[in-house]
Amino acid sequence: MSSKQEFIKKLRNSNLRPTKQRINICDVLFNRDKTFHFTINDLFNLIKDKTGQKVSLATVYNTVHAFHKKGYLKEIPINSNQTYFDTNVSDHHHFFDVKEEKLIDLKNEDVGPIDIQKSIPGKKIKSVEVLVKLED
Amino acid sequence: MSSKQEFIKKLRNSNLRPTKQRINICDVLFNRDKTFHFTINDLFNLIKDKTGQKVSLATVYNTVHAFHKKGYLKEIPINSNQTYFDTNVSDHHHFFDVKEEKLIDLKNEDVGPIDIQKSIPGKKIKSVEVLVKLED
DNA sequence: ATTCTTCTTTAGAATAATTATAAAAAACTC
DNA sequence: GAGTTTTTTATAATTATTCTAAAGAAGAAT
Ligand SMILES: [Mn+2]
Ligand SMILES: [Mn+2]
Ligand SMILES: [Zn+2]
Ligand SMILES: [Zn+2]
Repeated sequence: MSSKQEFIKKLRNSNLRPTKQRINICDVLFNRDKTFHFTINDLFNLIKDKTGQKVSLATVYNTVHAFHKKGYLKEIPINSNQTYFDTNVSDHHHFFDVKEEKLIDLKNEDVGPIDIQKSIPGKKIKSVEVLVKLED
Repeated sequence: MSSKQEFIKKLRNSNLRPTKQRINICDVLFNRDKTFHFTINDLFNLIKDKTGQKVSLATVYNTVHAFHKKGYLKEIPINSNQTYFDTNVSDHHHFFDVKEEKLIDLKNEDVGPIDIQKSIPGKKIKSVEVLVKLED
């Protein structure tokens, strides 16, 4: 089955109508081998470049948020004025190349288990994420 | 020597003229026992509350950036629309209480050494920071 | 297929955080 | 004090993001 059909199925299963805009966005986001880290603006421009079709900026925002809510995208906190998203939704760590402003995935085995020795009463740990900043 | 005199000295040493606005900001930021995590807006409001004197928002931004540049404040990357700053400029980790939107310092001993097993050619590690998100 | 309903897209307006501007005020130098 | 440089401030500009409301597309019912 073509990936387009997969996307349509996935969208339908998520109660999201498979519009051509959403399918194009899926194509840019998920038709790739490696994890993709991006800002909304990156994505907005890539859609034009890769599919030749314009999708309005509002729709890019809407779709990214819809996918985020469904758990198909992850938000990454970075010292930056723009929000980064990640197609790798698993719990994982990152390098951040400060000069290039680029995120690189770290495998969990590249970092090893992290043991948090402190706890706050009434709170439990939701996630543990390491950010390793890189310089030249 | 009063802390005010200390602040004046510190500002002079940093080639920053010790204006009453900057001294008030120092007072709010550095006259406290524990690490202080804040947004610009937090700080803006606290200055009014604690010192009874208004400092313009532009000056708060300017001063925070000046202090950041001098290394007296640290910027903390958080999933939020506002930038967080930290009076603890050492390399350290955080809890982030997602509900309260509050940062809590972790001592390095509470996390233990983190061993990064991967490297990127031509790049070296600048910092390693753990962010532990907390939920109820 | 036609109609009806609901969801989606879109351009543009609105909001909110941050940065830039430029004139007045304050701080230093001599 | 006169002259110079830095700082403050109100306000405008910028930027990322969200909101709005109308037009369009998709799905359901007939
Ligand atoms: Mn989101
Ligand atoms: Mn800064
Ligand atoms: Zn990632
Ligand atoms: Zn801290």
